[in-house]
Amino acid sequence: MRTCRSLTSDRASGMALGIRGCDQMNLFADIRELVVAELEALMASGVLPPGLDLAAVAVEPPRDAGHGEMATNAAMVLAKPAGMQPRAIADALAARLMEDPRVAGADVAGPGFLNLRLQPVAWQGLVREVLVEGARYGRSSLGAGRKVNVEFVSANPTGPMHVAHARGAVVGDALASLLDFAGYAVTREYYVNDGGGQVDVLARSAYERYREANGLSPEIAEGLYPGDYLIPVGEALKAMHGDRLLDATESEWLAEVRVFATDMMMAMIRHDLAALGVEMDVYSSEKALYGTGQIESAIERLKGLGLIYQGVLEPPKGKAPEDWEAREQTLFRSTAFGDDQDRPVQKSDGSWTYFAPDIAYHWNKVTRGFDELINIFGADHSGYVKRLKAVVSALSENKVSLDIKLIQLVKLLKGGQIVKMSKRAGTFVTLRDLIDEVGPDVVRFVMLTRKNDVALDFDFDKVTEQSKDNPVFYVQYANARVNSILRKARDAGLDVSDASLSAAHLAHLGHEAELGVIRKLGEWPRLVEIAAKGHEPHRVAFYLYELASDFHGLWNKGNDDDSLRFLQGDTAKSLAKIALARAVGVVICAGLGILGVTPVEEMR
RNA sequence: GGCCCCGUAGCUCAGGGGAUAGAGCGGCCGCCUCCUAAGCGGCAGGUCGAUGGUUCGAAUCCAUCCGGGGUCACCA
Repeated sequence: MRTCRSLTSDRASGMALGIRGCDQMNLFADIRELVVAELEALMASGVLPPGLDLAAVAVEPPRDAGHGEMATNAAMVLAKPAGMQPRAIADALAARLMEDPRVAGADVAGPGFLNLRLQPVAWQGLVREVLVEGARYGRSSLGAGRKVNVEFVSANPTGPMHVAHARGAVVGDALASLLDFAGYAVTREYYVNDGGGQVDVLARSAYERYREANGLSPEIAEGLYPGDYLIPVGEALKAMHGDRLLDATESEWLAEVRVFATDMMMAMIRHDLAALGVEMDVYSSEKALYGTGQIESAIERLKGLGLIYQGVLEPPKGKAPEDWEAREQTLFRSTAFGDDQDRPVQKSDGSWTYFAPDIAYHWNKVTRGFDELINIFGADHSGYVKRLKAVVSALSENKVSLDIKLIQLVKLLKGGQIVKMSKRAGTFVTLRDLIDEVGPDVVRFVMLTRKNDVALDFDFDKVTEQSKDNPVFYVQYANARVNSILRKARDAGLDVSDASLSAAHLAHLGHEAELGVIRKLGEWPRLVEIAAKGHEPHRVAFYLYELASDFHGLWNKGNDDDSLRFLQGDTAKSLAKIALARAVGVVICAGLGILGVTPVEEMR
């Protein structure tokens, strides 16, 4: 535990770093700056025409390692605006880049790529940088302290969370951590839908369990929640009220039972989230918006923008419901934002639809000063996306962006069979079941091995398997090997503290296989920024798998070539190689930290 | 019918303007007197759903179509 725990940082530190905007080590960014500087010099000296836009110039790892260590597209991007041959630009740029002490080679290739090789010392220095920076290596000031609100889970407080919620919870939490790492000030938020008719259903269901606790037989009518999880609620109600509520009319007990039951459901949900390692910063209540004027004022504001009107909706196209009837309602003009229909904010009896408090809620988020909003929704909410984006866009006058990530279904497999779920029959797999069976780390990692908009197969047999077929295991194994090296070295009397390792003579890391691993470490800061910009935490999981793969490869090369083993007869060589292993461990720990997965030190 | 997502190797999936499109599984062939072989290396396997378009360049962007999934009035 120790080596990784020392790397764990609290959430606040990321924010501080982001605001300070300190210079993080990012070799790709450094070399891009060099390329841009040289291009500007070429413009100044008249080789290139002045005023070229360099925004599209990129420095990236080439897809094929045979093409060098870094590649820039500068010559191809600038050829047309400069009115020159790509090759001429590339040659001029190459000559200048070769003057930099870090650059060992610059070759023009393909349609005009400039492939760069750096001096080994530049890569070796990166290992030292990782050890010095520790858990901060890869942190970015990309977010510049901008305030981001990530709303996720937001499961109705009417029962336990199930697998679909688990995926949303993991993706939202990892995304929040990723954004924190990238320099944003992040708030994790849960919107509690405690204001609608479903909490009345919950209260009536709980009341039946209360009757049951008092020795009466419950009458769980069609439409009530049959699940066993309400039995303790009934018992708790009895403990509090005895039989006092048995003779009361519904209007007398409903409000009280509703509050009591939703509180208990939320306590259960928080407990389950905690078991998954998710901790929200803010719980916002839908119910609390009623009666405060917030809904009315948000609607007023939209009305002022000409987006609210009284009208009658067209019947739905395709298959019109048989009981369709025209009704005049208060409508939001979401068609002005590309939605295919305007959306009701008030029912025909004048009460609010679900949409109305949600408008107020998003207005509330805007007024709290967030620069960006992110909502994690289940894919069944896809039809809700346009109207909500429309609302945020209108209410914030386009100042605040809203990104909605839709989470696709999770298909559970066990013994090659699909685990059927039915909420009605009460045979759905809860988040709690999942965690009890495979542990939170496996749940989290596996849920992040797919893009959010692709359906995910969760195979109980595979995810508990200890082989490279199981990415969780594979990455953990790499970290365990790193720690195995450190243990052995300590046993041999070496000082393998980060301070000692960062002073190692890293010129011993000259083999192509070693430099390959270092290059992968060099990609980490870049990966973080790409993943953060795209709101794509799954990229971190894939990167860690690749890094682990490179490390396992290097490890095994030691079987054929003694000079590539991490523990050498010579202390100076050992320290250099251990430094590399440790650097790999540092990045794995940082990445797993973002995913919310605990690194293991030893395989058992 | 409208809208959203997906279609890449036998299977599960990455990549989302750039070079000869990648990985794991499955198949075949190799590697432990030596730091964890729970691992590694190699071989075989692809008209990136189709057709047009934009571009110096398209799996990637745009249009249309074909498959698969989701969703669609006073539920939340």
